[in-house]
Amino acid sequence: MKWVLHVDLDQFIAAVEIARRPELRGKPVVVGGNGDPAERAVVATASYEAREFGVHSGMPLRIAAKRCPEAVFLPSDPAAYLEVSERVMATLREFPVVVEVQGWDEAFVGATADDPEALAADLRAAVARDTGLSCAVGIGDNKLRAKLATGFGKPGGIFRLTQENWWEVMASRPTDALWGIGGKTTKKLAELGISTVLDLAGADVAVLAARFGPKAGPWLRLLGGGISDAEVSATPYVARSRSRETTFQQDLTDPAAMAAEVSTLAKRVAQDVLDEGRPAARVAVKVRFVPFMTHTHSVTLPEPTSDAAELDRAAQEVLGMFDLTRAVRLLGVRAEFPRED
DNA sequence: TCTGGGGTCCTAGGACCC
DNA sequence: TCTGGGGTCCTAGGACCC
Repeated sequence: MKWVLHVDLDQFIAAVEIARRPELRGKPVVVGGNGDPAERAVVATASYEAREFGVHSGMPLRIAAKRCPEAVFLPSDPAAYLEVSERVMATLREFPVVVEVQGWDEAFVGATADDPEALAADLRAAVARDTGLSCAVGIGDNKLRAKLATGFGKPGGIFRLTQENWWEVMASRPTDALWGIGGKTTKKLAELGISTVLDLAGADVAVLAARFGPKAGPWLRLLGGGISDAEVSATPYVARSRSRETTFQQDLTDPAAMAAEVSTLAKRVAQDVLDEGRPAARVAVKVRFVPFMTHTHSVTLPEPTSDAAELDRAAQEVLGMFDLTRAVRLLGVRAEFPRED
């Protein structure tokens, strides 16, 4: 029988840091920014001990420090996390399965198995053996259910969610328990009288389409039923865009300084584009004004290019479309590749 | 002294063409 | 002078995820 398993490493970033500094084990650890809780940055991952204090991913470091002053604050070290992640994925690929990497700390595994719990236990054991890391494994009859199942298995457990127990497990949960529904959509659904997964599964598809659009509406209803036909695919990832952005520790007010920052970002993006090995067709600039208003402008290039000077020139042109008399806290540059389809 | 960085996909309106 | 639809491209923004 065919199964989808979803492997998700427990407190991944914190776990990598603890693995190389064992004295941190059992302590509240918060990773994010450059490790200085006074700076403008957010929590990338908090260890389970830190979560006890109400610290969670996405929270400003300053707030985390207030909630848990005794926490150890560490700088983010993406290269280290990528290296460990690749070892985990290599371990998964040693099994006769299809592995679809879903980020540093998770992957879908497509497999044929008589006993998926036994396979899940084998995956967990292999990851622990090769990397010392713990993970949870969700088992499903599709990707959506496998992904949701992992949440019930955390930390370190195995959980199965299929058509069989979908209603028993999910029916009365709020709609934002579903993968793909966040706070905004939950609120809009509530305005339509839809608050639970069961409500959503039984909702009028015409009403959903009118409110959310011709694609998103029908998709939401399927989500409520736990239905998904996405295949697990090992096809190498092809980027649609590459971007770089910076939040300034001090707001920028001088347009010349903004232009210089955009130039720096554009050069970094140009290097990323060069590394991709195919030219970009479009350049966008993102500006976050004080206090927190974000706007984007963009242009289609006369023709696709990987040339740094050309991408910088385009970025400067786009920056000129903004009213730069207001203070700026973030600048970003994004290059988009031509659509293949 | 609130609110990172790097992505994806969808929607909607206007331009433009036939 | 007024008035159609349909299709595609461009652009800005929304929402979500890791």
